Parts: sequence; C-alpha cells; structure tokens
Amino acid sequence: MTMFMSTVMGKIDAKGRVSVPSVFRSAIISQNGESAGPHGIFVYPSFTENAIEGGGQSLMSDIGTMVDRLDLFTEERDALAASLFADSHSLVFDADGRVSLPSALLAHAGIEKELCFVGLGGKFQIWNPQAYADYRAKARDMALQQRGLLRSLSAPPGGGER
Amino acid sequence: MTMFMSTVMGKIDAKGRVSVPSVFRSAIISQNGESAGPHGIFVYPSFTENAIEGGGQSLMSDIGTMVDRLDLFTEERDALAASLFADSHSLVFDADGRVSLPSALLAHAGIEKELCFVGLGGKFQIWNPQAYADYRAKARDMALQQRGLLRSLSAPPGGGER
DNA sequence: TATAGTCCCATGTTATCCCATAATATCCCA
DNA sequence: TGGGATATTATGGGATAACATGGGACTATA
Repeated sequence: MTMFMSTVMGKIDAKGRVSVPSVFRSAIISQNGESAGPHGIFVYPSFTENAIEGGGQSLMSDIGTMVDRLDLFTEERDALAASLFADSHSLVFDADGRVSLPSALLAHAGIEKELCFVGLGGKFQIWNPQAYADYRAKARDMALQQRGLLRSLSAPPGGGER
Repeated sequence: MTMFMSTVMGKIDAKGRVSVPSVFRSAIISQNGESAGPHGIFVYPSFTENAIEGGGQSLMSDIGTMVDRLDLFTEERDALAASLFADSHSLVFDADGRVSLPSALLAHAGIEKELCFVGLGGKFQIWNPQAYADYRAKARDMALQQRGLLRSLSAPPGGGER
C-alpha cells in the first residue's frame, strides 16, 4: 500500500496551475491502478483546518458508497451529501502533472502564490506555508501529550522499543 | 463511477435557457453511456427543500426500482409514484448543452435569473444562490451530527484505512 | 399574425494542450 | 567513490480547443 508522505513546497503560476509533486503523483497512480484512463486528484476543504485536503479517486468512490448506504430522499442524506460533495472537486492532471485548484478552495486555505503539500498517509493536505508552520508547532505539542497512547499501541506483542 | 460534485453558478438568459455546467454534463453522458442518442437531464422539485433536483436517466430508473421495492399497498405506492413522477420533467440539451427549466420548478425554487448547480454525488440540485447559502450552513450542522454515523459506515468489513 | 420554442451561428473568455527550457535527481562506468 | 551522461521533474509561455453566452432566423401553435 502506497501512502502520501513528506512535505513539498510549490507555487501557483500565472495561469493558476500547480505542479503536483511527483512523489504524490506516483502514489495516486498506483492507488488508482496503473492503466486506468486519465489520472487526477480529489480535493475538498478540510472540515477542521484552513487547509485543502485531497487524495486519489478511490477516496472519492469510498465516500460515494458510504453515502449510498443511507436512505434515499431523506433530509439527513441530502445534507450530508451536500456537505461532502458540494465543495469537492475532481481535478485531472495535464500532460505535465499539473492541476488548477478552484479559487474557493484557495480562499479557504488562505493561499495566494506559495503553498505546500503535506503527506498524511492515506490522504494529503495543501497549506499556506506560513499557516502550516504555525499548525505544525501546535500539532507537535498535541502529539507529545499523546505519547502514552502511542506507546500502548506499539507495545503489546513484546514489540521492539524505539 | 462518475458523480456530481462541486458548486457552479449560472444564470437564465432572456429566452429562459440555462447552460448546464460541463462538469455535470460530462457526468451525465458517462452515466447514460457515451453513445446513447440525445442526452439530457431529469428534474423534479425537491421534497424537503425549496430547490430543483435532478440527475441522469439512471437516477430516474433508480427511483423507479426504489418505489417498486417499497412495501406498500398499491394505492399508497401509486400515490407516491404520482407525486414523484407527475412533477418530473425530462429535459434535452440543445446543441450548446443548454436546457430550459419549467417555470413551475423555477417558482418552487424561487429562482428568477441567478442560480447555482450543487453536486450531491448521485444527483444534483439547482438553487437560488441566496437560499443555498442559507441552506449550506444548516446542512453543515446536520452533517456534523451525522459524523458518528458516517464513521461507522466507513469502518465496516476490512475496508482500506484512511 | 403574434407568441413561444428550436435550431444554428457569432463572440469573448477561459481553460487545455503542447512544446521549450532549466534545474534537479538518477544511473552507469571507469 | 568520483564524475560525466541520461532521465525525470518543475516551470514558463504560445497555440489551440472548449465553454458560456448572446442574438438572428426558422418553425410550430394558438
């Protein structure tokens, strides 16, 4: 299973295009299956942070089947579907592996020219570099507080200490 | 698996025509099958909101089978079917991918000139932009309440981790 | 004959495709 | 382990196609 990892800087050119880092691109292609037609990414605003969140198409179809399990024609389902899909976009790579991010998403993340891709395992995020630096400091503090939990997860089967 | 997503603004011209966004159009065409004759959309008033709802022909047949499956007396089922199909319209694209929305539907959604298409995955909605802005906030709250449900749906049998 | 609905074509705008270049990383062989 | 050759990548810009939109002409309907 290929995953998104590491942090890569990037910028938006005069035509609004962003080059998706090759590390992320190859992860997506292997996720979607080598052959499958035109590749691309699936992006939406993060619910909890001022960042754009994304993944391969498989992430989208997973969400689709999830919603399909709810009853048709109910307020709840429609509300959920609206929140999930209305602000989501399916972006296709051009010949050089670039996409153009919708302005609504850029606004949500406070991105103008500079941005950075952050791998999160199964998905990735796109941040304003400055905002990410701030967030990262906070995230580290949180992770430190969770150390106990982390140890209890890795310990069980007489696991190797790190 | 193509789905309707993202939000697109549009307007009605002097002749009452609306240009169906190309994102939605191509989703419909791939849903109906590339070849199949003249393409179009299937629209009806939303039951729960002041909006127009629509999709490709496959949505209509889904609704049909759903009605058939319902465990109701024929009278009740006929009543439901009537309310579902009586106010439904099948609109065909003109050469430029436009349709003209029936005035009854426009009235139901409170649309005059401006409107917006909202993707909901398997179907889409057409809103008065102002009304949608209000609804969006409400939908988000409702969706947040469903988060627990959502998580339980995504977890089940040996699903890929996200 | 007026009205509304189609069909078809014209336009400005935007996005897409395609190629060129420079920088970087990767490979290969001495 | 070097150092040069070869891909791969990121980025810029011009040409092209697609799209949204407006309006004229034709056809059916009342």
